[in-house]
Amino acid sequence: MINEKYFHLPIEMRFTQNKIASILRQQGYKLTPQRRAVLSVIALSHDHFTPTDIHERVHQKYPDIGLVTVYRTLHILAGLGLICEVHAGGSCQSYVMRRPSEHHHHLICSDCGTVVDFANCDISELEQRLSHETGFEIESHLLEFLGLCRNCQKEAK
Amino acid sequence: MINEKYFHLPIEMRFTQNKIASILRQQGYKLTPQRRAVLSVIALSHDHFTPTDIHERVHQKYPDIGLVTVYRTLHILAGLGLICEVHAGGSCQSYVMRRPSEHHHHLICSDCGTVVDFANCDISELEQRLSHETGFEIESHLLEFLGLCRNCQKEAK
DNA sequence: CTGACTGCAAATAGTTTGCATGACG
DNA sequence: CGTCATGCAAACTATTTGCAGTCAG
Repeated sequence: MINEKYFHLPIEMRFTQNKIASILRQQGYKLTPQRRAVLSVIALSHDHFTPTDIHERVHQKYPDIGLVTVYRTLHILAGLGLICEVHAGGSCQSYVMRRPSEHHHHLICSDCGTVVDFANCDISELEQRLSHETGFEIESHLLEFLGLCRNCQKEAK
Repeated sequence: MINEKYFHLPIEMRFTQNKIASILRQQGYKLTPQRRAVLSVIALSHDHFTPTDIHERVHQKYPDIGLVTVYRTLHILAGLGLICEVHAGGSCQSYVMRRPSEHHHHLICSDCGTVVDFANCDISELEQRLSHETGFEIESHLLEFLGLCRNCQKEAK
């Protein structure tokens, strides 16, 4: 089930391509070859990507796919909460695969783009303090870390 | 003048229009009426704004200003660290005035857009834990809270 | 079969650049 | 006065929409 170890996610802790496919079908969406192609690229990647990124990668295996279809597929997936946005990495229109857990955040390599999730951010104390001090009724938060992953540290040396 | 009703930040904790003006001049930028107009709008606002927002507001007082000039002015200000980006509020090209403190984050009203800064986010413990567990060399982080400010809570009822 | 999906083209939105004119310091 | 800034127009990039043909279920 949902992880106790929050990092170095084993594959089974992410949505598989098949899992996503069945969710799509459940929701009444059709499973076209184009959508399959997009899914396979997304499900296998560990970094974040823009619509154009996806399109380029898919295009290699499936030359006829249109960028528009990629946009539409990403909208559907985002709407179902199967992928989510990344901000800190530069472009604000990047997405990553979402882990099947509820609340989580991202740790992003500023060099290679790899994204690692983590769950127990534990900032409720801060949240309460802020709420008390400002009178805000806090609904949600956005937390991302930016840094160099182990590999990119090595290469930098 | 700036209203204190809604916010808890004392005025002296924000850059004043004059302060920004003198920084600009120090850096070798010229102080044109257009830039003054943009500055006055930004310095008086407590919410976040897109380039278009600024342009519309400035346009009322200074009808001849072009959108392009607003873009260029915002780039300069962002480059000097006098304004900074906001993400959680929707658009990713929104800016807010920056407080003259080093490290800080934002608390954003999802209804009216008001932005309140806070400084002591104190997540170094989390950062260390993440760094240890993932091997990342963490460089920076992005933290924003989204919620309803006191006024918008009242109006909602 | 039939409604949903695709791809194209065109529309829309957001942002940047080139260049002649104008104005700050 | 020289240089930098402005405003216009146009170029670019990113994203959305309309529509006719196509295909998954």
